[in-house]
Amino acid sequence: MQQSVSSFRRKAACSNCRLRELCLPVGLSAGEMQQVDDISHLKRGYARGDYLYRSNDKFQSLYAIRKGSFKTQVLHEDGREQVTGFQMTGEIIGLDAICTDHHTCDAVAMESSEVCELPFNKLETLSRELPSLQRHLHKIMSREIVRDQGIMLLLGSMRAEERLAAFLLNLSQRLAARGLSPTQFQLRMSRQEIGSYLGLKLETVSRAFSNFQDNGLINVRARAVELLDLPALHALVGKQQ
Amino acid sequence: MQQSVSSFRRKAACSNCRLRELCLPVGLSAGEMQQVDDISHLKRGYARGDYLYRSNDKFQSLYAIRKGSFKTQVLHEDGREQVTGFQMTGEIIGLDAICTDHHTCDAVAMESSEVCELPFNKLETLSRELPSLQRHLHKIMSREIVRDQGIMLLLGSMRAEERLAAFLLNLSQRLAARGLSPTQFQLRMSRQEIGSYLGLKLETVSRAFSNFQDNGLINVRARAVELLDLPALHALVGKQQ
DNA sequence: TGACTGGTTTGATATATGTCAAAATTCATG
DNA sequence: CATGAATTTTGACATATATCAAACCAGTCA
Repeated sequence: MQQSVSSFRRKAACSNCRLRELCLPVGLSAGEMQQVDDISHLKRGYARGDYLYRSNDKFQSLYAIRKGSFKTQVLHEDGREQVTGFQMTGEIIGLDAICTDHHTCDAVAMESSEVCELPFNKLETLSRELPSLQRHLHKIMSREIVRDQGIMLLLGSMRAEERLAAFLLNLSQRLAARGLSPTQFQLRMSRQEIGSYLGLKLETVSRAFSNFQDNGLINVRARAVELLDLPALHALVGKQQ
Repeated sequence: MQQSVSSFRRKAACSNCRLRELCLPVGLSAGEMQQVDDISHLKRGYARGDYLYRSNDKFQSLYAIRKGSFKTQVLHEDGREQVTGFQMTGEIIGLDAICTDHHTCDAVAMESSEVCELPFNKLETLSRELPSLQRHLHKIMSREIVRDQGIMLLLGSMRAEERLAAFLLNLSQRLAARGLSPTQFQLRMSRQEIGSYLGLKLETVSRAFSNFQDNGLINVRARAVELLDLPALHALVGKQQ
């Protein structure tokens, strides 16, 4: 019952997607915020394994994640596939597709999720009238670029344990930003998915977890993680091998 | 005479940066194009090794490369450093900085170069009036995101020779787009810089070059490269190891 | 021209991570 | 609670790439 059963989906004109609390907390007045809400649609009922969009789908909208989390993955012709990101509540997904009008990756729900659909044409029109919205949109795109470059650094010059430490700290930070515990959480993704994201094999990820555990940096049992020694993890990431 | 001598720089109000031929060939009327030209400034006299901007510099502008080429590199606190991209004539540089108002990487000239400076505030203002400019700006940013994700795939799941093949084919393609020979060119970067970009050591890059040469895929002598067997190079990139 | 300098190539060896396989654990289901 | 499937952990071994070191080469400057 991964994704077959609950594939129904409700799409409703939505007078309040509560975007303010989610993704656009920047410099918009209440009235302006309302205008953004007015062009957005709530979409619910995504179950684990459901696709938000697929590679090559026509690009229509960005999505603000209201609940749950997704992964994005690119598939190479030859079957090679790689997770390019994990997106959680409060984050924007779909930016890749603007340049070609078609999506360049799959977005898959990792748990029961809801999104706000933001039709991009309307967003562009609106952002011509609202400079602060325009600016915010630019910042979101730029942030994605910077994020990707951080991952390039990670993939290009860090060793396995440094990568995992960076990954865990990044998760921790994003949880903290949402007011959740930054040191104790449940992973939504498998070792295989983590490995794909970090450019490692799942066994290597598992070993790195075990090493951290043995050295008292974390507690880990399957997908339950507790970060015990944040300074040590930070040191790992910042340290030349 | 790497970068000490010719550090003077001329900055002129520029009535025709010829952006049309370079970076903005999309859907703008002559009059609209003129408006973009009016806000841009030509900056010349960058010699090999000169910085266009440095990490943490205040963000002011994007730059359209009119002549020459640059590399961008991020520096980790600990001295670890990685090349995140090579930009050539006709490409836009500086997108990383929008989200924080400060640059997140260094941009260094790889040869004698000129750029058009595009003050970002003015670009934003203008793009509120010109929908096709707005759209184009969005596409440029999105393209950068897609490009980065391609590199993530490369770094995360390709072997050394596949990476180098992908790199050479990418160069080839970009040269072709400018009407230059896609099979015979002069590299502007060292083995070390290529390695940094591809997540490899310079010796590994050198060996991969030699292997390609031995197998008749390319001719290479120092920085002069000739691609002999494009199909074989493509097959390398698309093939599962 | 010759000698310097930095970049490149090549070789020998070390090591981190991948691969393959089996055991252990967790999770879902009846 | 018991069963089975999927995931995770652990082990032994293989391999691609890194590391260290030396020779080679190309471009620059006297």
